[in-house]
Amino acid sequence: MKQVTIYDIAKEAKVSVATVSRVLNGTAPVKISTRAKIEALIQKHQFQPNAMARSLLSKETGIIGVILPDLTNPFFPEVFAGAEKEAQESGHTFLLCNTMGDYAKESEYLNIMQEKRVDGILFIGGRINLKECEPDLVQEMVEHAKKIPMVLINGNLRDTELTRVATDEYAGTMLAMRHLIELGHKRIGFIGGESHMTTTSNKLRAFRKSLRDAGLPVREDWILPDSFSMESGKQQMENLLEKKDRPTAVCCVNDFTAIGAIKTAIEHGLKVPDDMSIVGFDDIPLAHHVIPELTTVSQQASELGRTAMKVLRQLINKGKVKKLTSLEPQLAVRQSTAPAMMPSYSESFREISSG
Amino acid sequence: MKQVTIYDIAKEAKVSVATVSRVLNGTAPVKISTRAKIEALIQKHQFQPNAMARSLLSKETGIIGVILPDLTNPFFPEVFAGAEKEAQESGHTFLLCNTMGDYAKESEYLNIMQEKRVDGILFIGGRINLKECEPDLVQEMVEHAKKIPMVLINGNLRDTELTRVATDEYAGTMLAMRHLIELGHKRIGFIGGESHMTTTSNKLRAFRKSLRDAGLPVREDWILPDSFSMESGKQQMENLLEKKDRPTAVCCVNDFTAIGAIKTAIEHGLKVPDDMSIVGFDDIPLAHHVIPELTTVSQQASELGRTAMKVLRQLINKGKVKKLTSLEPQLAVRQSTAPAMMPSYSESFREISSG
DNA sequence: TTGAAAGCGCTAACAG
DNA sequence: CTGTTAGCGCTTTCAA
Repeated sequence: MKQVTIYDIAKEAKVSVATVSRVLNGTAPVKISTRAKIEALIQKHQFQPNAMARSLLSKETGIIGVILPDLTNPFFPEVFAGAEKEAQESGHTFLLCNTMGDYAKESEYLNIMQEKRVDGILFIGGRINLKECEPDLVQEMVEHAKKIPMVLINGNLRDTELTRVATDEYAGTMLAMRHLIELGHKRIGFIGGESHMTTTSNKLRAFRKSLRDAGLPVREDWILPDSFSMESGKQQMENLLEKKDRPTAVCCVNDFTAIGAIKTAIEHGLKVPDDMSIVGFDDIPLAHHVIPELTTVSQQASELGRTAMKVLRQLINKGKVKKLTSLEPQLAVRQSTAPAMMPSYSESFREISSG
Repeated sequence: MKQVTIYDIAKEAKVSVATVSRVLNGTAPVKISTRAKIEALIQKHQFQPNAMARSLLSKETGIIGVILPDLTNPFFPEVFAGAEKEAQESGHTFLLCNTMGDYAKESEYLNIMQEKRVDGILFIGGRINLKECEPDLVQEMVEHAKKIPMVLINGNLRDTELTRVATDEYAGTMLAMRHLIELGHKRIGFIGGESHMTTTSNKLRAFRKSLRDAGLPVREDWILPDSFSMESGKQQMENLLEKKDRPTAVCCVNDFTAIGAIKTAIEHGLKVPDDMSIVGFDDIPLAHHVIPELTTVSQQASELGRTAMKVLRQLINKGKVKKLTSLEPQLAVRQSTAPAMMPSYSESFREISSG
């Protein structure tokens, strides 16, 4: 397993290491015959220059660190793939770290990336989604960002100037709500999302605003935050269905909760979308595969990753970048939403099902 | 962005770099007072030793390279997560490369990993799943494996001694087939999988064998390989349903094709599993979420990744390892399979639906 | 067109 | 307990 070095090549070619280096990098003219000899040797030994040694001089590793919470959540691989596509151009490669939502692990990985001198960091999920993030966790990020270019994806840290790329969740939820309202729904609930996360409050803000704009009442007892899992969507739909008086449509914090909500609604004998319209957020691949297919707000995850990588590269190249690059989400209307039932219908429906 | 070095710390502490190095690594006793002084400085400057420089000496990077075809296929993130969990122990971190099934890109990444001197490589998908792999692609792998410990996951390269960790696909398919046969199915088809890939032929071998073992005929016109996508499952189920004489159950090459097959069967008015039993392979998360939930063979992807990482670590530590570590898959019986209809029933069914 | 030598940041003898 | 020094593999002046 002994690796061959530039010295081995130089010795065998009877030249100095400088000359070998020159043919390796094309950094200065080399006599054609000695070049040939050296290239032959490189080929013969399958010689690959040691990137560590190079980086020690150049101060560049060609590595981008990615910190994300959970690769088995299909949203993240899409973001990652987008970033990777964009990185092809600049020849960057990725050090990928899953934190499983553990802040201590985030810190650990941040340190590792600092030690490995990655060229830049893409940070998504975890602490940057908190409404109130511990001051020392914030401070730590600021310190690292001073040494390594960093961009936050779909998150923020208060009182901080870190560069961000984010989907406009407020606008996205407005899209979803306007769709529901245009379908004639006047009784709309909200399901899922942890209250201490910004994504939840952003979406709830839009939820309330759109209701007010349409002159509809905001029924606080139909707002049921919880978490982001399918289980949570099931549970909260369960709670909603227990109420005598219930909505004809729900807006969910993400696709997982929306799918959970659909399942539970169907189990209780409701027809989706006829008896209950449900809209999600994210547009994960699963949204297409569920029956009925989910109407949802597309984050364009791949585009998000791509843009983040583009911005990070500008940062690395010391170009000037906007503090916030905002991406407009799009509504994908599919099968889980339909016009609200006529009042008389829904009246009799409620009587039957709650009787 | 100027990074501080061990020299900066040493100078400010008025000691030599060796002393700083000692407190960094606890490699020799240091007077308590000078240690304190140095630690304070390290804290103050948020100093992190440069891993490049360290690796240059130690010949270890703490990085494992992972080459896989497509992270947006949910099977791979699970394998990766398993490997990552196992790697926690040894403090390894991952360089992740998506090849999108492009062999040239595989070569490129192999070279990058060689240059970066990763401690080991995990290779999954792509060329190692080919029944006939180009000799130079094989040769290239062998050359790299001579310099860097490498383990192949769920694949193989002919006439090669590379270390492998793999699910026993043959055994898994036997499990699935025995399940169908025990349910009384006598007319069974096979859908999906590219013929030039080993996974397809392994599964087909088991498919044929189990039929012969049970004294059932192998109907070649019900064997419909194609690719691994949901689209492919739809298409081939379509083809199957056009036949006058069709099976009561199908064994699919993977979960995606199985789900596609289910969708098409349902669209054609069949009841799954009553009119048609369908079994998949892999047990991706989606298998739980589809209605009816998919009966499938679980590869235990996470365990696969974990085991591969364990084996790779042994290889790195120059321990002796088995050439092939085989994992036994398990059958997960869910809702997409049911007893075969009684002959009379199925007879009348065929007449009705083909009339 | 080529070689000698300094140095990137760190560790590890080897002397004190 | 601590400092000096020689590399690790490579690039890059500076001379020749």
